[in-house]
Amino acid sequence: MTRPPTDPRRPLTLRDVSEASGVSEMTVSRVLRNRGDVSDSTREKVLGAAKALGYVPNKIAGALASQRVNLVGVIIPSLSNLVFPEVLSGISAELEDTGLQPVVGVTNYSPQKEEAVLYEMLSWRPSGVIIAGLEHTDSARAMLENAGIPIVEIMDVDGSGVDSVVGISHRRAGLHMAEAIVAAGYRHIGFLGTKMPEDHRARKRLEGFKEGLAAAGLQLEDEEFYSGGSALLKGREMTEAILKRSPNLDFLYYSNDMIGAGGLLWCLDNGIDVPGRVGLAGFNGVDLLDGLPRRLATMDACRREIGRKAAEIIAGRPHSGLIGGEVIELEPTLQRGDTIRSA
Amino acid sequence: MTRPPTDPRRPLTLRDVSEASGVSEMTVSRVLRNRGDVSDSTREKVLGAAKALGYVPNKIAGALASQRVNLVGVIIPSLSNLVFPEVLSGISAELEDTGLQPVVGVTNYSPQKEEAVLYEMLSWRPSGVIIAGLEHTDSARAMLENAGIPIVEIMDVDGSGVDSVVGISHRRAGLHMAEAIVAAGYRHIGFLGTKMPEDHRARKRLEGFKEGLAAAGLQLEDEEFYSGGSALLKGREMTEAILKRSPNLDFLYYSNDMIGAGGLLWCLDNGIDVPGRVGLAGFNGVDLLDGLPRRLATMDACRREIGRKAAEIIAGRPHSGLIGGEVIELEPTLQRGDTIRSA
DNA sequence: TCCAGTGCCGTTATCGCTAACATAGCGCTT
DNA sequence: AAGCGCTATGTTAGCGATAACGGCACTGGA
Repeated sequence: MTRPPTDPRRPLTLRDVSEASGVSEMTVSRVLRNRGDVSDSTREKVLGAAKALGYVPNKIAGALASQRVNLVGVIIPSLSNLVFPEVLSGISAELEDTGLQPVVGVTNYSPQKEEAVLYEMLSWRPSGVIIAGLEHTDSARAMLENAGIPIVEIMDVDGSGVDSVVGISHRRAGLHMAEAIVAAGYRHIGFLGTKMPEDHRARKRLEGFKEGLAAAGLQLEDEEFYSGGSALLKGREMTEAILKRSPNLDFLYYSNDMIGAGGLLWCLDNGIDVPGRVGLAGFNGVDLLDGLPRRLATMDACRREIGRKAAEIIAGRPHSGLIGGEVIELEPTLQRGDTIRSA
Repeated sequence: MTRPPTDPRRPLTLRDVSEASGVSEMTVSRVLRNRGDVSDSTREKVLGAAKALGYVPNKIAGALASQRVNLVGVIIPSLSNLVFPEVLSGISAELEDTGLQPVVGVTNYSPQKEEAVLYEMLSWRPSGVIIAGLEHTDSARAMLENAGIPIVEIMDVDGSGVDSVVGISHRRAGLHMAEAIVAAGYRHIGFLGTKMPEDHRARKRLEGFKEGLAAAGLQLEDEEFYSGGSALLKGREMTEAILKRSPNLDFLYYSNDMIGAGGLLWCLDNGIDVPGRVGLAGFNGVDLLDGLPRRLATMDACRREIGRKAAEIIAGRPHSGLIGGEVIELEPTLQRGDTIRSA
């Protein structure tokens, strides 16, 4: 639109708006931030000028001067996992009217990448950081400790956090699933999961699961792992493989719902009686499952809720007078679906 | 770790590192940015001090001073669509070694939200913006035009962009699908889609599709729309509804693969011969489809490729001497799958 | 009448860093 | 020995905004 007469391609600053509206830069700043007393008439003048010029404030300068940044760093392992977009959506919803804004970083389950992403984020001096998991490199942990801002580690409570923690106990989730399965009378149990040493939550679930089996005098009779590719397809392939190899298995526990769904489809395609001949269960409670021919047993991970609580802690910290260190453990609920026979 | 003796909770600055290592702030800055000549001995001293203190540079101050920001704004409608995380992953991959970093904003298909997100992003003075779609509010379009940075509008080429454009023609994608269906001998065609007036790409596909039917003297015989909920489940429900209402339909065109997959599962569950009695097709080419009992016909949207090309334009602009305005149209390919009978 | 209180707006001094220029020391040439 | 071109470092002056304070014109109660 209209541009100051000096240099048509110089980026606009407060000064341009100030000159265009005949008041000081300070007053323009006050109007644009809705802070301090300004008369209605000057407010209108300033807003008019700003709009006419197409002025967009420079938050870099603003942040430097005010030592305040309205960003919250969110560090997660992946966006294609479906779980994390849901957590994000909980965070966004909770942050909506706080003036805070989430900024996402993705680590691909690599601790080194996580460290790099965290460093990058902290260099923008955000108001807080939400980060998935309790396991970090020493260096990353040190950065979190010294950042001087609220930190919330999410998803997992099995371990000790730097500051606040919001999540579920994956160990107990696995344990409870094992108990339910045993109670339903299944005795020959196999596990199917991802080949990801850095997915600590999946590992803890499996550990808890084995513990639950052990308590009933049982143990896993077979396992199958995959990495990469279409999870649904992998679920099919792995299910076929494990049942061929160990035909006497009567229950398959999957580390996530996607491969579980693949397994379910394979069983149905091959005329296997579910849950009579074989029972199935996954983990997460993704709403994809609602459309399947049969509802897979699963355990929801309270994803949106985790996001909300974490954001609430970040947003509330300055007001609440809390120094931090809250640990919020949510309770995942077992959804039996149609793939575990009634006890 | 060790902290300067003055005030233990004052955030660290270049000055702290400079004092700790006995050189000027400027030299520290040079070391930390790998810019300019610094002797190996001082470099080591500085890096050692920085590490010992746990210093994290302040990019806010750096960006203000250098007038350079290594961020690229990416504005997309949703993260739960699965399409967009894939585009993002293409962008991230391409930006990987450029020093540039994507920052994501989500609009939920709301033009007003888009405008707000864009304003917020521009206020951080990013090096470029990648934004989904060609349709924006007047105000948003004006901001894009005046931002003075490379802008890439992605996903769609049916219309005119502000600067560069990378995408496919959804109109032609719909048209080609119609041609393929007609060629395969289907004559009674229904459409199932989302109730989203702001999803311009879905709208354009439908328009192109109708155009393709019209060219063969046909028209849509029935339509069904949904919003919200589990797409797979909605696909089932809508398919049941439309086939009950219009039993003589012999082809169902879905606006996305998820509801198409739901429809496919419903047909199989109900013993409907696919593709004999009814043919099905979706849109997108999500890898979920690989695990279905039958492969749904679809058309891939070149998602990763779009992300890569867009990022390439942003990253390359300063070097390439290009002023902008490239339009890159990619060609979606038809994947016939198992749900269209051979012509 | 006087002065504290309030509404409105301007002035000044940073915020933490980097661009641009200045400077010091060195080896080498002439 | 003076002068040149390097390299390695320091000095100065902002970048564009905001915090903190100051000042002026009114108001209203003592």
